[in-house]
Amino acid sequence: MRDHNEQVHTTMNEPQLMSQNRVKPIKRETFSNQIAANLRRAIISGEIESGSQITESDLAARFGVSRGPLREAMGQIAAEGLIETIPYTGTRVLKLSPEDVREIYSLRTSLETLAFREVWERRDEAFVRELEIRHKALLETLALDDHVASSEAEVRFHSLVYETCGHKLLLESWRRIAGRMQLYLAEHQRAHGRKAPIEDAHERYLQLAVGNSLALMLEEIDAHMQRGFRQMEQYLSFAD
Amino acid sequence: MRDHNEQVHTTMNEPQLMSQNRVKPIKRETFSNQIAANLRRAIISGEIESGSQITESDLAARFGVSRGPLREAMGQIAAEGLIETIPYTGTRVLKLSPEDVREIYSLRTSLETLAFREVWERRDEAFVRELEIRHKALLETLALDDHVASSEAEVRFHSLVYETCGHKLLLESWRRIAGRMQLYLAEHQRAHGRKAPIEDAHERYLQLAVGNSLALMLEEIDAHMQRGFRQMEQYLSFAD
DNA sequence: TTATTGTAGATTGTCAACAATTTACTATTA
DNA sequence: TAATAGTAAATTGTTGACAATCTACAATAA
Repeated sequence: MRDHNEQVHTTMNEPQLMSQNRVKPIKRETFSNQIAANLRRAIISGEIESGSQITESDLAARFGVSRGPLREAMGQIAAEGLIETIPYTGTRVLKLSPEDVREIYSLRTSLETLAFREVWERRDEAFVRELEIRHKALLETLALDDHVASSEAEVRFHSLVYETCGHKLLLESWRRIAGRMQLYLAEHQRAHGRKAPIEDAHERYLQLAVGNSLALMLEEIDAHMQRGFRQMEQYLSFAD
Repeated sequence: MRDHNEQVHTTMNEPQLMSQNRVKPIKRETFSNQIAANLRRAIISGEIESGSQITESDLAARFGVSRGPLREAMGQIAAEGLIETIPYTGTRVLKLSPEDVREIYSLRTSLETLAFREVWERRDEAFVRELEIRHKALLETLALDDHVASSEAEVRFHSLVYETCGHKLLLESWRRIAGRMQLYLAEHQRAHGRKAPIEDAHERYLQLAVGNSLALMLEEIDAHMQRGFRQMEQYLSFAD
């Protein structure tokens, strides 16, 4: 848990390396950030169960860290909505209700609509290529049985338009709900042993996203979200 | 700064009071939350200037509190976007660029459109009354010269639809940008000695919000936002 | 037996000290 | 003089202890 920050070594006898790869600034990663990443993963993977009560002391012991940075990490995760903290009382892991899921889909529709409006004229080859890479990655995770990886791949696929559109606030808004969406996707798969998403759904999304008609793409966003939501409804009624 | 929580006293010889007013649960307010509120206000009021570098030790001394809860408060304010923290380096107060303001308006348009779609069939007398109360409060602050109060009143006026629509995630998204919007409004007024908003703009907004045509209201949201943004552009060109 | 009260234990929030890192300033070198 | 190196000071991040608060359990009263 106590990693040492790796320094980037540049050797003087490799001038080609120097000219081809930009030397990126080193960003110091706080310990509490690392704990937050572990905690996020533990929640999404189901290791820490939705709806369960968690305590700082217990988690600090489990992760082998002191309470201070663990508490900061929890603050971050709470800001992302994956846990809910009531002062002086305790903290509970988010348990998504059907209504929560409906909200995720409806808000996503609005945000993704805006994102595509913003990005439409600025799509370029890099965007297309990256979207295809992420789509391929998504399909590949479906061959595995890793709920965390495939839910993450789906979030990454949908994230590209936000990352590309140059609207910081919108990207931030997306990031705020992406964790919840990933939690839902991972849980859904665990609960139903079903591989999500439907494969051809994202194929069509991809084709329209790189296509020539914004209107068609916006219709597809609507349809894509409604399909996602209807699928969830189906599984809920089947589970009951 | 160290307030004591006030207890609600119920006297036994006032049964009428008991039956008419619900005894509300007491919510414990953490110290760090209180600090966050003060810090938020100091930023929005301009007491702590946009773009300025702030340090935990300095603020802790200024507020007369210890660094721990001050640090937590700063974490909260950072999550709201009013300050930006770079690990191990420092924290800067948000300085809104014209592009930031454009983003606020475009995202608000999407969110407020969704909010009115969600709320339209569930508007009732209480909604109408409350919107009128908040509109009136907004007009009253215009008579004063208090940038913080009037910017706050404008945010409150626009908040009602989010609070009413029953979409938690949407309310949360709104709250994430509301602080930035208030900061912009307050700064704008300070910089230009102009009373914002234009008075009849909110009159029209109110009429349509309580009216019968969702389509007209959605057009007004678009128009309202475009007017706001155009006004900002005007002031920017005038200031240069 | 059920309801109420009191208290111990568990947990959360704050505090102050220490560790880690960065920034600013000074001295040295070219 | 400008650039570089070294170091002190300032600041951020973490730690462990203490204070404040809540919850669970035991004892008492009805």
